[in-house]
Amino acid sequence: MSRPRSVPEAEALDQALQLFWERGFDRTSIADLGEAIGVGPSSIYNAFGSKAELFRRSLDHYLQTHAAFIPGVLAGVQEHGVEESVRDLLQRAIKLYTSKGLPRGCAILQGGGSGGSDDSEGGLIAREFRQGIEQALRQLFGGAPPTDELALPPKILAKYVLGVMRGLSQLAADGTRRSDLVKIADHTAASCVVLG
Amino acid sequence: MSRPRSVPEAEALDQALQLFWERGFDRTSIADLGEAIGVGPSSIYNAFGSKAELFRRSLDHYLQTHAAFIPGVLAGVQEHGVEESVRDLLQRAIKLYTSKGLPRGCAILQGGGSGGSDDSEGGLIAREFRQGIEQALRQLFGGAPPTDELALPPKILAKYVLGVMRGLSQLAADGTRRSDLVKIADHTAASCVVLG
DNA sequence: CTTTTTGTGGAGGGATCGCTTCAAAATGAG
DNA sequence: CTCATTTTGAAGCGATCCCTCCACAAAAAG
Repeated sequence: MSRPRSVPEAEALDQALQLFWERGFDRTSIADLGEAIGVGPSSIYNAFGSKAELFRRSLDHYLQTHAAFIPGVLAGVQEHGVEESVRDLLQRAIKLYTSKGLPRGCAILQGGGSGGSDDSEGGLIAREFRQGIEQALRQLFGGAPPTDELALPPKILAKYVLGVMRGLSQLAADGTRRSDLVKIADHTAASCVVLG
Repeated sequence: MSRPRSVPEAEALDQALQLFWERGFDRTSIADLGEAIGVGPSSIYNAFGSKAELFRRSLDHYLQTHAAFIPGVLAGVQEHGVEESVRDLLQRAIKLYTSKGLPRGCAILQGGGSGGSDDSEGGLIAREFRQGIEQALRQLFGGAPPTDELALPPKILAKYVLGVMRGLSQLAADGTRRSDLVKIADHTAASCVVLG
């Protein structure tokens, strides 16, 4: 009933995510996004409303594509146990963080702001998604089978593993070899449960 | 033999560090720095040459003041062992990351850029300092007493602990309670050595 | 005093920022 | 076809960015 878009939304989100991922929110301009997507600024604002909203949509797109393995790992905790689930989660994350053709590190953990008390628009949005990951990790440890004895309460373990993921993301961005990251992942996963 | 500076250099670095610490390099402007220090832009450029150089000097100042405990911890590895040294290091870091009157998180680990392949000026400088911390950690594990059996090679453990520090910094910036961070620190320190 | 040297404030240049405006263009409905 | 609706490209708005220039101020040296 009206003029169609020159670029499909999914494709536009792909390009936007790519830029936000490798440069972060602040250092990605509307002009950059427009050039990458192949449209002018007015089209972006007509389709997404604001740069912040496009950032939010891009991170959602990230969760539904590159990070789509998370729900499956959560669902398998009862069956496979905590250590294997954490190891699986971290190894899939590492593979994502070091894939050729994609920016290094995690789009959510690296893409936001940088400051400590970061109350910028991009920083607040990234924090929302970070809390979503923490919530997922809490769910993972909370759903552990009774045979697994956790080394720390689920709330603390969730923060611990989220912190390690943040570290893995930065190490990947700094060029650490994938095999080294995997050793850290295995070590972290093993440290979550008490040896039985 | 010439006109004295209106603000001593140490005091200027204090103010500059404060801003870089809480906002990061990109989101701190020369105008902000000038207002905080109490001088105009020309004085900053006359004294430090560029915004990047002021950032570098500020992080150096950070290492020599707030993070001055690092060399002492390194020197005590032979005496106190790996676990206690790592725990001491992380607990002092946590205290720094959550001190009242100071920005949350680590000035080095949070103050740089955010992107994955961050080739911005601030990102590159922050990376230099990050590698300095990694080097210090490698030195810590490399100097472990022979009675300590490391869970992983020193090179990997250094990256692991650096990653955890990055996580602690972000968790602190996101408002995690100090007592929870300490539990993560104790857990991390204990996981570095094999139970004897 | 004068001279020399260095630091200072104020003004502004050139570039880029997020975002808006607007007329033209592209479709489906009738 | 006409009409209604939505998207698009181009131009530009005010703000902010890093940095520079320049005349003047403040000290030590002679």
